[in-house]
Amino acid sequence: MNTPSVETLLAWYDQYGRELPWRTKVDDTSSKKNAYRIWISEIMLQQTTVPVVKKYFTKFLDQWPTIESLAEADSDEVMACWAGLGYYTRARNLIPCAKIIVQEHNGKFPNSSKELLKLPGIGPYTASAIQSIAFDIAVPVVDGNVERVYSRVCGLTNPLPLSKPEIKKIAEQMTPSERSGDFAQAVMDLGATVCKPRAPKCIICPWQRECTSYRLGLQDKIPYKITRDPKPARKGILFVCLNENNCFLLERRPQNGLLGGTLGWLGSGWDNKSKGIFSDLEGGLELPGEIVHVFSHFKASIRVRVGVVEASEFAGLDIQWIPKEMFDVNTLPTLMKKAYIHACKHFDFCNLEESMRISRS
DNA sequence: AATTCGTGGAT
DNA sequence: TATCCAAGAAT
Repeated sequence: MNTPSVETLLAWYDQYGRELPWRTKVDDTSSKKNAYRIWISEIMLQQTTVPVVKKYFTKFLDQWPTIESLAEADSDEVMACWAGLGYYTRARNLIPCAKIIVQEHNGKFPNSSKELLKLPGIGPYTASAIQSIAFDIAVPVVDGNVERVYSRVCGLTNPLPLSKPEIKKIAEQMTPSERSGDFAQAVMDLGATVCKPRAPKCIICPWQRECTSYRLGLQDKIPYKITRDPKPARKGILFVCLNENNCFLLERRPQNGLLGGTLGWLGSGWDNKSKGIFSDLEGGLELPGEIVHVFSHFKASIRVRVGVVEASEFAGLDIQWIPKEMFDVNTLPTLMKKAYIHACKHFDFCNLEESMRISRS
C-alpha cells in the first residue's frame, strides 16, 4: 500500500478547507487560538453536522463569549439555547466543565489528555481534538470521518467498529509533528466534503492515487459495517395543557435519561416512565392524528391531548407554569415542539371554550 | 462491552 | 417510507 501523503492533504486543506466560524481567530492581538471556542464547537459537533452547528454556535458564543461568562450562566438558559440540537447531556455538562476550568485551571484549558479527560463531557475524541487544534500537540484525532477515510484509503476489510484499534494505529502513524491540528481538520474536512459516506467524490480526491478502495473499486462498499437491529416502536401521549390563568403546564425533566434536563409537556407511554396521575385513559381532549418522532434508539408515535388543568393537581413533579405570552416553543426539544405545533393546528389556545366545543363536535 | 443518549438531511 | 448516519460520551 502506498502511504497517504500528509503534505498532499495539507496542501489540499489550504486550498479547499472549509471556512467555519470556530476557525476564525477572534483575538487579533494574539496568534493563540481560542480553546474555549474550539471546545464549544467540538461539543456541538458531536454526532451532528456542520450546517446544523453553524446555526447554534454563533448564537451561543454571542450569549456566552468567554469561559468565565459560561461558568456563571443560568442552566435553564443554556438548555434553552441548546434546544433542538439533541443529546442534551452535552449541554448539561457545559457549565460544570466551565466552572472547573475557571476555578481549578485559572480559566485556561489544560493541554494534557490526562486533565482534559477528567472534564465532564470531554472524552477521547474531544480531548485529542482540543490538544491538536487548540494547542498544536501532535496527537491522533479519530472521529467518524477519520474512520471512514482511513478505512477506504487503506482498504480495511475488517468491519467497523471492530477495525477501530487498527484505525487508531494508522492515525498515530499518519499524524505529523507539524501542523497536526490542521492535519486533523484536513482529514475531517476530506471525509465531510469528498470522502463522504455515500457517493464519495473520488474524482477530485487528493488521496485518490494512494487509495486502496478506489484502486479496487470498493469505495462504495468500504467501510464495511456490522448490521444493527431495527429500532423498536413505542406509542404514547403528550398533554399540552393550560391552567385557568392561561399558563402552560411544562415539566423540567429529570437530569438523567431521555431528554434529560429539558423542558417539555407531561405525557406517558413513550419514554418508559410513569407520570403519576396521567394515564392513557384519563383527561384532556385527544386531537386527531399523531406525531412521529425518531430518537436514536426507538421510534415514537404520539397522540396529543389538550385541556385545562388545575395547578394543585401536580405537586411532586418538577413542573413550571409558563404564561402563554411568555412561552417560547423554541426553548423546547424537537419532540415537544412538534407536539405544540400539532396542538395549535387543531386547537386555539386563545379561545379555549370555543375550541373545546368545536373539537368535541 | 453494550446501551443509552436527538436530530435533520440525503438517498 | 425506511434507512443511514454526522467532529462521541457516559454508564
